Amino acid sequence: MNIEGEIIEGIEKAITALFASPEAPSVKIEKTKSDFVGDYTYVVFPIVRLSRKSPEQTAEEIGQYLKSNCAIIHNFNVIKGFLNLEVDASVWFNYLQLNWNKTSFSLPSKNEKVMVEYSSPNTNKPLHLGHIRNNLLGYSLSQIFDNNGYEVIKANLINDRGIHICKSMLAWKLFGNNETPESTGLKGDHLVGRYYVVFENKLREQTADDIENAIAGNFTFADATIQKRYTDALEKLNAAKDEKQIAKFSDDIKELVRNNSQLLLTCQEMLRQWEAGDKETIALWEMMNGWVYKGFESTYSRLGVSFDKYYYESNTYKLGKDIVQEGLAKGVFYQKPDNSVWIDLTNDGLDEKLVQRGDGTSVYITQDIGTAELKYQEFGMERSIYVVGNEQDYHFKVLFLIMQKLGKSYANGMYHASYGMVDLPTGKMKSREGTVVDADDLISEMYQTAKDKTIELGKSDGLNEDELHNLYHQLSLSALKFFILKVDPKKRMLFNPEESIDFQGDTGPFIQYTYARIQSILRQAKINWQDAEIPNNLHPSEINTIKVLYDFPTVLAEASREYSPAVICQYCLDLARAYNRLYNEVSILRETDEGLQSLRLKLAHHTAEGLKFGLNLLGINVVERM
RNA sequence: GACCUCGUAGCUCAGCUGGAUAGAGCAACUGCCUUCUAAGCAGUAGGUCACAGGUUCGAAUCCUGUCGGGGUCACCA
Repeated sequence: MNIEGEIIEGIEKAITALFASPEAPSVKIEKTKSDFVGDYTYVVFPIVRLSRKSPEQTAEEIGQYLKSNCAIIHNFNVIKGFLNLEVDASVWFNYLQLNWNKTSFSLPSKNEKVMVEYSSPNTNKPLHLGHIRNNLLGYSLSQIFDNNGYEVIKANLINDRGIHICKSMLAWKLFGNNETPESTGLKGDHLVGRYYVVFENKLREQTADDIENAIAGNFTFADATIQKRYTDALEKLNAAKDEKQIAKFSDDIKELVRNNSQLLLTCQEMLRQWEAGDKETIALWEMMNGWVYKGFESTYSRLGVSFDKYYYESNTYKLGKDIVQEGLAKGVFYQKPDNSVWIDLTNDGLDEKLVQRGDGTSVYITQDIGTAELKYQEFGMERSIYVVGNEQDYHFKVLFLIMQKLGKSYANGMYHASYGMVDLPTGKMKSREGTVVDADDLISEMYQTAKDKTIELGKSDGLNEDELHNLYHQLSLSALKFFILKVDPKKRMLFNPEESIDFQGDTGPFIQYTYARIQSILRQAKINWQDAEIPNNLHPSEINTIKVLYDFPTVLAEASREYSPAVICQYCLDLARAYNRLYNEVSILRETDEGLQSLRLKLAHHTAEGLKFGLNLLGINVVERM
């Protein structure tokens, strides 16, 4: 049994024995705050009505009972209603003796499969900082679940079709002069992204006058239904009272003009040709997507993320339709006169939601319904995690509810690991406005910063070129990954491109440094510490470090329960800080007592393995020297 | 307009399943390298936990309201 469990049991016995309580209150203990003496604290206020004594008296009596009856409790003190318990130092010593050589903190197998879907890029532009957060979260969560004893399948659903890809394709066809990654020296995803921007710019140029006229009321659409929508919007615009409304209806009109411009109509025609399997269009699509995949692979590889299974929307987008039929038969869905299919979720506090268009084609959610089924049929996993931004909270709420209503056995295992956007000081990143931080650029900049810092600190001496490259690479990724993963995924976070990401303080390099410094000591150790008998007298900073290490499995479980790599980040910082204090307070190699030195080396080794394991959960590698 | 979310030190973030005097890092200032890697350690300073009520022995944490930021309410994905 673990320490907490033993103490809780002791307290429960104490309450029964001392206060003859018929009801057994659920006992919770917490770690003692560092300002007070003790390891664990029990707050007695909730049980004073059972003891019918003052909080101090109650705590005192329980403390006495534990001291005499609970072997691991060495001492206690009472402050107001707080009973602070001191665990006998031998408990920590024994833990170290048993565990100093373990390299894994993984939890036992749970015999459950978990699929983690993440990344899920569009193939019309390169990855940016927002995708980096997604990729790092997805990869880290996979690692966390893996080490919590789950069998993990990392999946990537590639959004390889749709109007946005046609935009890049059309712009390339019209204005591309047959440019290729080879001819331009550009990464494929960047080249394709460039044409997406070209498309948007051309569209803006070509529609600017029409939009202006349309908003002024001087415009006519050829199509009668569009014209009707235009006049309606115009009417609303002219009746609008506040600025917000004016902006909204102006935007509506702007969208109407854009969507009916020559360029966009051509683009939509291209999408139809794609869906009809037009050879030339498909060939262009395959060629450009090929460029993009090559670019993505390079970015994924630099970032150190990987996948076990790729799904392509071009293969799955029709899949949901069978289930739509199934849902219609079950009466979960209903059909409107125009043949479109809907689900009514108003009883669940949501809206009516379209699941299939009147013309029988699928929408976004149709595809997700189908893909969910496909994934389950293929892998039969108990849990399916979607790492997707919080702007899609509503979408997933609806999706999961639909799967439940369809009676899918796997519906309860579906979870949306929702995360916040990455903001710039100027606000949200917007591709259309060019205010994005490009993933490849950022990784390169980080590499350069790592190099500069290393040289500045004079730490590049004695390493050859390969070692230096590896060092800069691992350092820069560690700084970047830790910077992103240490903040609670659910919260939006801020990135300031003007300030380089820190390498000091609460950072990845700080933890890598702690690891490297331990390795240096272990390399220099001259005595046979591994087999040595070690003494049982521990320094407070040693006890503290052991206590942190002891907590690792609890923290690991919490990280999966909360779907939060940030929990691991905080833990790694705690562990590194605890050891660094020890490092400054006691000597290791200069300790003349061999037993004591062996003890410290074992503890240092255990700490290093803990740090390595923790960083690994974050997708960060350690370096042996830095 | 409806719904969801966030608001903690100058800045970036922890803490939020109610517990003691609200914690780190960065930036500022002070110490510690003839001794294990100073990307480190120790310390000083910096807070009406957005605001107002409520529940409680006890609220940054739970509830209600207000203000402020963001998001979603597409036959886009």
